[in-house]
Amino acid sequence: MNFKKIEEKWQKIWEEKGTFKALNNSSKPPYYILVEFPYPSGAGLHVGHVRSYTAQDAIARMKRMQGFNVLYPMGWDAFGAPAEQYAIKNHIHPKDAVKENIKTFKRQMQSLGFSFDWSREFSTTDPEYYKWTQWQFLQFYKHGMAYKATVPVNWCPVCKTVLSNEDAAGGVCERCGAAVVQKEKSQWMLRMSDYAEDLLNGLKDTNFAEKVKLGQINWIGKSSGVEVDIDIVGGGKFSIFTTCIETIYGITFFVIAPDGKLIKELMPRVENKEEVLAYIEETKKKSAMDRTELNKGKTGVEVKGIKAINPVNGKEVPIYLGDFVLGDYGTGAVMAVPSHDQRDFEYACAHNISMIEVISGGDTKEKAFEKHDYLGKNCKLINSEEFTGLTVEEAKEAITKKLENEGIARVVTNYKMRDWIFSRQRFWGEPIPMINCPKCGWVPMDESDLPLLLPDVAEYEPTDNGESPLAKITDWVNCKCPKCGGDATRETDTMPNWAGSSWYFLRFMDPHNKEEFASMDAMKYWGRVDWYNGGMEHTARHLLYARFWVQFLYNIGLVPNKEMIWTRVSHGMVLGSNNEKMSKSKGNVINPDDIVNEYGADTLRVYEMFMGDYEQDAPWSTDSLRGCKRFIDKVIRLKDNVKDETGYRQELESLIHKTIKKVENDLGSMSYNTAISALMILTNTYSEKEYITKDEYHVLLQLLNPFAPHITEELNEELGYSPIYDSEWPKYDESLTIDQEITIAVQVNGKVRGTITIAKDEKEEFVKEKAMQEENVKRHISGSDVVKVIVVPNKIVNIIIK
RNA sequence: GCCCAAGUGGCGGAAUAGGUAGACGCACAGGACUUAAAAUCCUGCGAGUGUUAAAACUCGUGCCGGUUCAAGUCCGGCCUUGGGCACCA
Repeated sequence: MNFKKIEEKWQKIWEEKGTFKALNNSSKPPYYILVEFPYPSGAGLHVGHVRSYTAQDAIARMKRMQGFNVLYPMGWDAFGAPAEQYAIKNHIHPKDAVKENIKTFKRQMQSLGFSFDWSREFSTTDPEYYKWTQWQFLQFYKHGMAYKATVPVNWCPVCKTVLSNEDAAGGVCERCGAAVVQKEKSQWMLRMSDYAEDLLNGLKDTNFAEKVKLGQINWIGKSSGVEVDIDIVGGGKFSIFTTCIETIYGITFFVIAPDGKLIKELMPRVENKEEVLAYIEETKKKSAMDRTELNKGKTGVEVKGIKAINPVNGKEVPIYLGDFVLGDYGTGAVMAVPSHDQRDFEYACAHNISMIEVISGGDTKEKAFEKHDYLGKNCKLINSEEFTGLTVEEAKEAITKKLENEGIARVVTNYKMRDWIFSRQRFWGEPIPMINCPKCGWVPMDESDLPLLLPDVAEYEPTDNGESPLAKITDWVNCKCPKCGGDATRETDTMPNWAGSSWYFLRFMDPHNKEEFASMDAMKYWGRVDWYNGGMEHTARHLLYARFWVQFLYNIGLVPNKEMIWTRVSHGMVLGSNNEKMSKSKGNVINPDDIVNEYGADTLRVYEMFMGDYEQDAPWSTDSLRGCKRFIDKVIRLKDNVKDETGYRQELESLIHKTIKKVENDLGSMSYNTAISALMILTNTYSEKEYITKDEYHVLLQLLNPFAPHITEELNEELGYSPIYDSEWPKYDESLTIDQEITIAVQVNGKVRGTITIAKDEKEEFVKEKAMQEENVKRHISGSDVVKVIVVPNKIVNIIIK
């Protein structure tokens, strides 16, 4: 039988028998393995998908054999811009395009033999699913966590939509690459910043990879400092936020944000109104991109006629506007200490402002002597009145205390993370279930009226004024207010793509529930996602959104744990054979279908697990793929050498037990490549033997099964064993994995001069003696004095001579 | 600029409680089988010195130092590449 038929045969058996169905009422211990559900693009499955799905599949298959009730689900994250863009171009309803794409993806996944529990499949675009996404939005709203605000938003003039800060990273639209501009717009927001501290603390209750945790920490961006009230000469005051209170005597000016409230308040007293207003206008025009580009120079103007007072010494100091100060971070105003802050330094140079050095030990001629230069170096304060002579650490505390006692300062914490802008002016997303009533204001839809279905439209383009295409469907927009019954209109914005993926892992626990998004019992049974795999590109944002979503649900008593994801790992990309990212334009795309047809699913699976370090990127190599095909063929050929004999022969026992241990441990540590290498070694050893026993062959098939499930089942069946998926994972005997006789190196002055074979835990004296007797060693030490002999038991001998 | 990861043969990569660097695979070369090819099997494969052949020796894990009997692995200082963040006070 050829591999194609074998693969189809077993895929059919698994499907008919429901082999991979996870039960919600099993007595076995639960184990939840998750891989990011894909966006079903028109391009079909990527070989990169195959890599991570196979890795998780291998773990799932091993865990099942080890007696776990494994949940390994798959679904579709099908809302999103690409489907909409496609619809605009081709006038095909996104739901039709998505349907087609899902069909293709599913066929491809099934052809690879992934052990997904297809009975739990759903798409985020299913009304039965997004009903609950909408329902959860209403919970956010009802608990004061969703609000409407007019905010300057990132606007993509090409896509005609608002982008989140995350989507507009770097000042360019993530999708089309156009420069993002600032625009005022009324948006739905989620109070994610309220959860900053909880999201930080929650990391303790996870087992995320260290780099993943770091990504979360950086994104949240916590910084502690002091907020100080500053008096304005002639009345009024404002506050500044600083993390370097120790430099307060070095203030030579203040800078306030041109887009902040403060300058508006000060306006009547400004002497150079025109200049100031012009600068404010200029700033507004600048997109985030421009601001970044202007990084080189520090623009700004002095706010003339107004001076502020340094609270520690009463000095009068000028105030400037500068767009490097952001209106929505901290207090929108900073104290500027050019001698000890590089940005302030550059600004001072550009505007001819004086400097005062207040920390000793640095040189401030060329650049500022900054925090990271002086911290931890025992530097002392200078020019700081009674604090002169204190160390930085002492001064930090003393100055803070003094200002606190005066009632003009408090210790505060700031976070870079902002609230989540939750509106999109797009068609292909979950409609936001809110109604705008002229009398009652914003009124949430009645929960019993959910889902609020996405209507059919003829045109998918956003309107020129940036409203969603939904705004054009008056039938849909016009409705009655649930509160007063009067005429009202629906919200026409939809939710961002991140919404549906923020809780899908909960739905997999109980996908057919019609009463709740998932029952508490089901969620308690599964507990949490034990092992979550996805791309590094999602480890910061998607994970943060999902954790926020879960923490909120936990706080209102709807999920059993504050963190529902235990381990999060990420994988490297599969690059083209030219070491570049696969792309149509580069012509280096590998279609998994072609590989499955020509070499078989098992070969592709084994190759992708063998190609390199799972967490690193790896280039595609069809030659190496052929090598894996050769390995599988070798395993098949071994069958001809199987003798009707049971048990392991003594000379193979140790290697077999070592291999079981290695494969098991490597699967646990994502070292798939070395697991396969161990299986190759076992196979090579077998093929050198005149024959192998049935059990020897059987154990190899079991160990290889997580990687190559089809061919191993087939060979196993031919051997007369019951299916591997029903079998128990082989157990290893630790004592048999330890060699009783070992070969160790003998060094002379640190250079290897020979090896000796000794019994394990051999007496040191004996080892020493044997080492000295080794021919080449003898030659090297003859005529010299042996100064010292270092014997590291079971490892090495080093003879030091003079 | 800051943060993170990584730099090992022709290639993908093994090896970190410091202990024989290059497992396994690919590519390549030679040989066997074959009318031939494919497939398969055997041998070699870091660079160099050396030898009829061996043996043996020297150098070698991005660079420069250090710690140690011993460093791919630890420490200090750089360089390069990839990724993330980017005027966050």
